[in-house]
Amino acid sequence: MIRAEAADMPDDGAPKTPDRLRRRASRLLSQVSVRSDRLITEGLAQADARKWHYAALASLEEYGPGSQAELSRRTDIYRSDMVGVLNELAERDLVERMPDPDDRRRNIITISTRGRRHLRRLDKVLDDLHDELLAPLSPAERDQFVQLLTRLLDHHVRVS
Amino acid sequence: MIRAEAADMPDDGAPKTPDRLRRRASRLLSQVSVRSDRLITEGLAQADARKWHYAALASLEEYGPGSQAELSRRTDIYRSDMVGVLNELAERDLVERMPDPDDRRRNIITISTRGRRHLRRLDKVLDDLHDELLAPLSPAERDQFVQLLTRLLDHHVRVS
DNA sequence: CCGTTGCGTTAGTCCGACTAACGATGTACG
DNA sequence: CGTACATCGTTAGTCGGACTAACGCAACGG
Repeated sequence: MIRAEAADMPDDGAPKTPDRLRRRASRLLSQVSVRSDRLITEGLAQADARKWHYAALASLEEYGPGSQAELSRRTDIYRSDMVGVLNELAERDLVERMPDPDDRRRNIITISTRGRRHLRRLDKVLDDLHDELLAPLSPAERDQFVQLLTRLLDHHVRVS
Repeated sequence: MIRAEAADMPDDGAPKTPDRLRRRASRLLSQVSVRSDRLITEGLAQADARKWHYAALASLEEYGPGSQAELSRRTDIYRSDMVGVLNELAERDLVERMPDPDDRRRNIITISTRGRRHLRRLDKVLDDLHDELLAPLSPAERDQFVQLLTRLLDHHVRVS
């Protein structure tokens, strides 16, 4: 059987697959990402939070206290921005900043009890938001989606 | 069988799933998207092009000539930015801008022969870049990935 | 005819990612 | 020891992309 070419298109070397714009993974990725970001940002705003807050708090709870620079590495927030994020968190008494006695260049950041409580709230909020984000996918598909993204990310982190 | 909890974690209400930061679809999405964007942007730069150029040209070839506003809608480039993009394309003679006789508010944008040639080049460049972007995935997985993204996008476009 | 809408264009805002440089401190090594 | 270099937290500032506001003009609908 002969491979079908779009019949209504003059064969001037035009693409074999129509809709290339819509199918380009890079474009899909960026468009979905923008929407995802808006959803999350707006959702978190209603809880007086920002995504960086969640990242910092979650990192503190999961991997324990750390210096600002270390937190920065864990969360991929630039250390110059981390200052502001931690200011916001400290203002709300969600974290504690104290000088490291063993290295006076460092601050040790610790999550507070309020911080843990807040984090728990944010986790719920995010669960709901992700439910909305991934609404059209079945549980299995969601897993697959996360898996594919993870593999892509790992690959590109290694390569960089 | 009893549901396993992470054994090394005191049960202070901590999340049942560790690594939540890394597994959050929204975070994965944004991180992969950033990397994808960098890859594409840098790759296209080597061909003296930007992603908007590709979007505009591809839209012109696939759906035919159109006004700037229409192009804007097709490609999701803001009409205020479209001006600049079309300037860049017109400078390079990839596109022709002419007044619409039927509606003097409009410009009709047409892709030129050079434009088609350029587009073909960009398509090749992008094919290679996507190969790099999706390197860790098998062909079937790439399709699935695109499919999942498409469904997500469609859903959120409808809802908005 | 007039109010509304859509057009192309300019200018400018906003925000997030990222860089540069700082003083203070720590580390390695001759 | 001393001295070169690296790392820390912080401030300031750049850059680019997404988005808004407003404009003069033209078309449309009642």
